[in-house]
Amino acid sequence: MPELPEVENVRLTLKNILPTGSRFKRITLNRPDLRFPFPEQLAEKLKGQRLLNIDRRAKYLVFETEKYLLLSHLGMTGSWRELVADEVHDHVVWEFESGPTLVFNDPRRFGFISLHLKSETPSHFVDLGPEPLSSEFYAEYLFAISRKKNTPLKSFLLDQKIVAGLGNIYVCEALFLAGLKPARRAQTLKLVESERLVKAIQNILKQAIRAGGSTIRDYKNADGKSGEFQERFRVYGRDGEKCRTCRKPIKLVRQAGRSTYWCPQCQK
DNA sequence: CTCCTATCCTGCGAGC
DNA sequence: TGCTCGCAGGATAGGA
Repeated sequence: MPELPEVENVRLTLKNILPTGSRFKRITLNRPDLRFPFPEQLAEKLKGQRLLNIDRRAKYLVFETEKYLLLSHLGMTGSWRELVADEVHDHVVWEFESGPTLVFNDPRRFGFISLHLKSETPSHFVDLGPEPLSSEFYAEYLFAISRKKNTPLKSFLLDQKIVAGLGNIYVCEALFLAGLKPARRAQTLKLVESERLVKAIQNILKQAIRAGGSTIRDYKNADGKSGEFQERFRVYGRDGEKCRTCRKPIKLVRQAGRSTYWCPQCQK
């Protein structure tokens, strides 16, 4: 479900809901696992810990307590919300000594939770590429790393080791904005195109964050609100419809098992 | 190495 | 209407 802009909105809304310093009182796990088994003794370890901050790296939410970093990946359909009433697929419930109760709901269970001591780098972060909105992500970096990659630009940008946080929607949208064909081999990228691509990625992500993310079907942030960026899609989900720039039809192709939407007229 | 395919799981819309 | 099929915002282990 969620790519960087959606996870960022979940983070921001969770921070609004939960007072800083909230202390975990009771952790309830309604099944033994999600994508992976829950960490050993998760409930016992979290109990009594203060929640100091909620951060984000790539598509991971990072809950920082006094002792731990708890990573929450939302997979395709994971969501956090304030508990009002029980719902199907509520798998994790967090009660605090004061304040609201949080619930993690995930129908497909592709999401997961992992727990790490703060002194250690979470294994999930070791191979991640730079944050696309940071100073670590720039044209020369992308250009250099693309030199030996024969893979299509679409797969190249979906690879979290290249740049972290992009998913199917924002890769399609960024390639359109950059005027680059998704099937182009990464190693054919020119430096000026790499510059355009970096700017397009950053532009799209910033716009999407500001719009509250994109809701295709069921994404909601922790306030229960849907995103609005889907109304501004140029290509994603628009196959057969007219390109908003050139009026020619948007095409749908399948690349590495994923749908790619693009405009053959505008993207070269 | 490098790249692609299949797989995990549930829900929903298209098409018959 | 009801059924089956294919596909969905992700990540990754395996195979070619």
